[in-house]
Parts: sequence; C-alpha cells; structure tokens
Amino acid sequence: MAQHNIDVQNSFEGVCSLFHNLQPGEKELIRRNFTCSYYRKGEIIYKEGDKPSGLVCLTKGKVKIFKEGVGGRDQIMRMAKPVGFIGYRALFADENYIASAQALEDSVICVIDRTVLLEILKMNAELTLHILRSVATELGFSNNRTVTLTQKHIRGRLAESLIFLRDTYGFEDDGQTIKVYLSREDLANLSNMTTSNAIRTLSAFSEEGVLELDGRRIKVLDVHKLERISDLG
Amino acid sequence: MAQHNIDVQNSFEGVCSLFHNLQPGEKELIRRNFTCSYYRKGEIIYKEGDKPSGLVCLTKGKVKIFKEGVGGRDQIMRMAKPVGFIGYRALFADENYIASAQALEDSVICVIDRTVLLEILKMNAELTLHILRSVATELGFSNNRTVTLTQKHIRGRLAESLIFLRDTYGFEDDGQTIKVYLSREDLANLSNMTTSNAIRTLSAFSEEGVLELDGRRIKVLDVHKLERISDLG
DNA sequence: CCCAATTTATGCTTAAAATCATGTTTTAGA
DNA sequence: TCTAAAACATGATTTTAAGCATAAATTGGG
Repeated sequence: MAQHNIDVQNSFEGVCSLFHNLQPGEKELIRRNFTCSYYRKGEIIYKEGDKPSGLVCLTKGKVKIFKEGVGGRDQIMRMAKPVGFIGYRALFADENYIASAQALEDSVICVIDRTVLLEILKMNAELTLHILRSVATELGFSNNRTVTLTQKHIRGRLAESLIFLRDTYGFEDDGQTIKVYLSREDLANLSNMTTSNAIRTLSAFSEEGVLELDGRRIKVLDVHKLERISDLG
Repeated sequence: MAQHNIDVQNSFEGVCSLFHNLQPGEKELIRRNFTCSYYRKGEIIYKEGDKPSGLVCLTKGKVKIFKEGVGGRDQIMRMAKPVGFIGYRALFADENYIASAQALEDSVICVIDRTVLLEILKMNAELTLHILRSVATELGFSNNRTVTLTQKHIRGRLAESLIFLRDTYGFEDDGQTIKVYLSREDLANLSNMTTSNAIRTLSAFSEEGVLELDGRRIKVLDVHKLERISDLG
C-alpha cells in the first residue's frame, strides 16, 4: 500500500498535544517509538480479541468502534475523530480488545509503543492521573449510554444518536448538515435497532419536518424538536 | 444513630489492602483522614447529583449502585461487596455522582478524604497506574453489559444476572443458594425488565428445573442450563 | 398477634419493535 | 456503459415484552 503522503511530524505533534505535563525527555522517547499508517475507508484497524501493541491514535479521518452482538448484530460503542485515542481501554486494562475499530473514511493511524508508554506513565504520576480522569469520564458516558439504549424508545434513541453525531463531528458550513455520512445500518447499530427501523424512523422524522434527507446527508431542520424527541425517551 | 460497634482499625486495614504500592507515609496520611459510618438496610449512601467528598469504601454489607431511568424505572449498574470501592468514578472524573448507592443490608462505609487521596496519587504513579487499570477494566464490563442488556432477550438477561450475582457474592454453604437476597424488583432493575417479567421468568426457570425458589432465596439446581440460557441470548 | 402496606404471583390486553417480503435506487467494478 | 451487488424504502405479519388488573402471600410496626 502506497504511503499516502502522511505528515508524520504533524501527527506526532497532534498526538503529543493530547498528553498533559509531558516532559521533554518523555516526548523524545515517544518520538522514537512512534509509527503512522494509512487506512482506506472500510479497512479494519484492529479486531475484537487482538492484543494491543501500543496506544493507537487517530490523526486524520473517522473511525467507528463496535462490538459484535448476539445475533451477529453489531453495536457501535464509540465514534472517534481526530485527534483522539482509540483502543486505550484494552491497553490500560492489560487485556485484549473487546471491540473492533474500522475506518469510516480514509484515515491516518499512529501508534505509540506499549512498553515505552507504560514506562513513561510509571514515572509521570500527573500524566497518569490525567488519563485516569479521561477514562473515568468515559465510564460515565458508557453508564449513561447503557440506560438510554435500554430504556428509551426507538425514536428517542435515534434522535439521541443524531445529536451525538452532531456533538462529535459538528455541522458542515451550512450549519445544518451533520458532518458524517453513515449508512443506515451504521446508524441502526449506533442506536440499537434494526436497519429497517432506522430507515423507517428517519423517514418519519423527515415527514415531521425535523430532518431533511438526501442519501446519507442528514440536515437537521429543527434541533429543538429533535432534542425534545430524544428527551421524551 | 448509635455506633453499631464499627471496627475502624480492621476497616482501615481492609481498605489499605486494596491499594498497591502504598508507602508508609501515605498510609499514615490516609489513617488520619479516614472516617467510618454505619448504614442500615435501605439507607441511601449517596445520591445522583451529589458531590463526592472522598473515596468511598464498603467494608461490611452489600450495596447496589443504580441510576434513575426514563420513566422512573431504575437501572442497577453495579453491585458492591466488601471490601471494595464505590463511587470512585465520579471522584476520579471530577464530576458529581451519576448514580445513587443504597445499602441492601446493614453496612459499614468508610471514606478517605478527597484532597488527601489526590495528593497521594500525584506522588505515587505506580498506585495511580494500578487504579487506572481497575477503571479501564470496569469500562470493559460496562461495554459488555451495554451489549447484553440491549441485545439479549429477557430469559438471557435474567440468567446472566443470576450468574453475575453468583460470581459476585458466591453460594451459601449448601453450594447452591446464591448469597444475596434481592427483591424481584431489584432483580428486574438489574436485568432491564419489568418486575412482572422478572417474576414470570423466575417462575419459568423454576418450572424448568433450573432454579428452586423459596421467597428471595434462589437455589441454582442446573448451572449449565442457566449458562446455556444466558449464552443463547 | 393483628392489620396495613408491600411484595409476589398470574392471567389478559396492548404496544413496540423485530422479522419477513418485495421492490426500488444507488454504487462499484468489469 | 452495463451489470451485479449493495443499500435503501415501505408494507404486512409475527414476536416480544410492557402494561394493566386482580388476588394471594409476606412483612413490618403498633
């Protein structure tokens, strides 16, 4: 696979900006154990059961993190955007991955070697404490998500997913179009419903004037109404 | 409320045993900022929205951690047993509690002052890294839980909850009776279903010879069958 | 010990969402 | 550009679980 012109230096700086209280020597250590690679849309970055080789970071593109469910039905756990870490849970828990990561667009993925990172963390308590805070925050998201995915009805879950996507990726320049283009199946897997129901409910939202649909392009016409639907459950 | 004869020293040692790589000076610091109190069955230890004052530890009794759901329906997120921490997610995330904790039996709760603990963590990277691992592991449980609660059917969810309770609290001396006595409503809130359905499904398991029921006493007659039901979804 | 309140139990009805079926549109590759 | 595959759309049907009603059993407090 060709080197699709990755700006390693820029990626490196982006990744480092995610760390707090990183000492010069530690930064140099990371630089020397830092690799980048290019993933085409649809390619798998890691799979459930794989062993983490290091701390994975997305510096360009979009990635979905998903778990295979009971009847082969996937559940999307998280959506990543640049610059951000993925797969760190398994790394810090010292476990294999319990979810898979797939590029939704052409993406650049960088990896900091596992051993080197852990060495740094053992020396830098402040940095470790900061990461602990991030993971604790994410555990909160996960707990909230469990409740909404189990207790809200289909309309509420889909509305919440759309709001979540807007919060994560923002709008296009028109201020209305959500800046991510998911298949109906992905949207369903994010919202814990069948593809049929995602399609149906999107159509309903469109008829109600909440959304305007054009293929995978989703334009939010009435944010308040969407939020109300999400809150109602 | 009377001092129900709390053995503070014993509780203190129990709590300290949960920390790894704790230095003598740090231990002394904790001892001087360590309080214990007694909670009767049913009493609330903290509520959703409260601000954590420190690291809470259960040294005696049983506690449920639950979130209020959409229609006032609670979702039990976690069951705690001694000796173990509760409410640490909010503390480390520097947030208010997103769930409430209630004693299921008479319990002893100890608290390590927040400021003191964070001081220790800032100095002790190894300890912080160890806590990071625990929180990352729990995030994994939470993610798995999200999938099973959303994708498994009622029978599978209830069976899984029963297995989970056995894993957490173990069996009585007879080797069959799960060592925790929950109301049908709590069992339902743990398994994401209505109380009616928890009752109905328990009865079904009993008729199928998987369980033997006697009030809140649940005797597991056929572990394999229970596991099979859980795995089927 | 007794009574009210709560919990448990069970049947029936309704609502929600999955499944199935069919057809159309879009996309990717030869 | 054509074709096959994939994705999207919509209606009908079935399954699942919630909701509701009623009654029995259990529990806790006076």
